Amino acid sequence: MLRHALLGILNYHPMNGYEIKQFMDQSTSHFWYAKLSQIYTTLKALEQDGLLVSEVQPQEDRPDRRVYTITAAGQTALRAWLAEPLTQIDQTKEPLLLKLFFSAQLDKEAILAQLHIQRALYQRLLETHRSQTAALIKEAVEHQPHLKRDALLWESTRRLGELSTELYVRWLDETIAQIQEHF
Amino acid sequence: MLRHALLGILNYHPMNGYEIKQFMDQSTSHFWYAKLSQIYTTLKALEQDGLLVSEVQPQEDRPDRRVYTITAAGQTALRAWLAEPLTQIDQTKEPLLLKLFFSAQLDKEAILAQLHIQRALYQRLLETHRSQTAALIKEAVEHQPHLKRDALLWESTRRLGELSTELYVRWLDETIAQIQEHF
DNA sequence: ATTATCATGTAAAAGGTTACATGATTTG
DNA sequence: CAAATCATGTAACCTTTTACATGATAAT
Repeated sequence: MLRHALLGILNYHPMNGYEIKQFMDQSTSHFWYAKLSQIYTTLKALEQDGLLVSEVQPQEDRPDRRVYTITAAGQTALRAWLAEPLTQIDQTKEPLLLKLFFSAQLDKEAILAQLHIQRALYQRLLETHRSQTAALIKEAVEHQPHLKRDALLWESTRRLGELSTELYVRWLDETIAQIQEHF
Repeated sequence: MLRHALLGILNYHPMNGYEIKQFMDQSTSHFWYAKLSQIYTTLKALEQDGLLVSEVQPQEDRPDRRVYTITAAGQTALRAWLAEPLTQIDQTKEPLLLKLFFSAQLDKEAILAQLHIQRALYQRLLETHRSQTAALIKEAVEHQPHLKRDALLWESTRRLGELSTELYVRWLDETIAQIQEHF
């Protein structure tokens, strides 16, 4: 699936691997992230399949940049993937829930400690969604008004991130209270 | 991570691969699922590592069952994993959000069709969480009262499943309305 | 008659992570 | 002076999925 993410990103404009990583960290990371090493190898594979072409831009005093551009075949592949209906629910994997499910083995204090750590992390993430991510979308559309339709969809993904992080914090509070009382 | 899930499950009582699959489908599938083929290969690997032992139970007219039992080393490994603090947020991957993010390429009707399919799927899942999953937990604790502490944690994972599925449906409605008006 | 259930496995491929390797420039 | 940023890549490994292989019994 990273293949499709890369095609989608490069369909905005040509970029190098490092820039793609930054773009993803700032925009898609709460529903799709990737390591640099995977980005580089996947870009290479997409070029071999003819969905991208690359060009090396020499630089002085730093490594040359390899800039990738989407091809016509790449755009066709992107549109085909977008049009494909999703007839199943995403089967997500959540390590915290898996651990909690089996945690009757642990004592009360150990479980509560785990949950408090998570609460702090999610609280911080919530603030990122509300300020940083929201600001980035606003900024993008101000500089590039033709991205208005895109921005509407970006905002809806950001909104789900905010709402579900908020829910997570509430659920953690509820769960902490439950365990404190009844465990 | 499936390794830990298998240790956690077999810590309740010995089972064969097929039963483990059924157990997971009914309980952990909304935060951790696995295919049978992966379950079989992972069980084998855990046995080679000395965390499980297996015994073949011959059956007439159907394939013999290979029943796995957790070892002392397996229980130690399970507890070590449970005690390990989770200092990071789960980086989940959600294909629907990835697709939606890049969907400005599609026309309005195509996007709305995608979202309506998802709404139907999540609505059905919501009912499963509320009736089936809730009933299974109640039943388990009625038959085995010593699982009361476990059941409290199982219920909290079920509850997050219910709450977040509910939220997803609300968000889909909100997003459908937004796109209908402004796209 | 066909589909679902019970039951176990292997092999190949795809997807993703971790570790290694290099090195200049800028910021704190 | 240390850490972050810019910049690209390879190799080994681990995890997961898909496809193949088999076959009886029970339910619709």
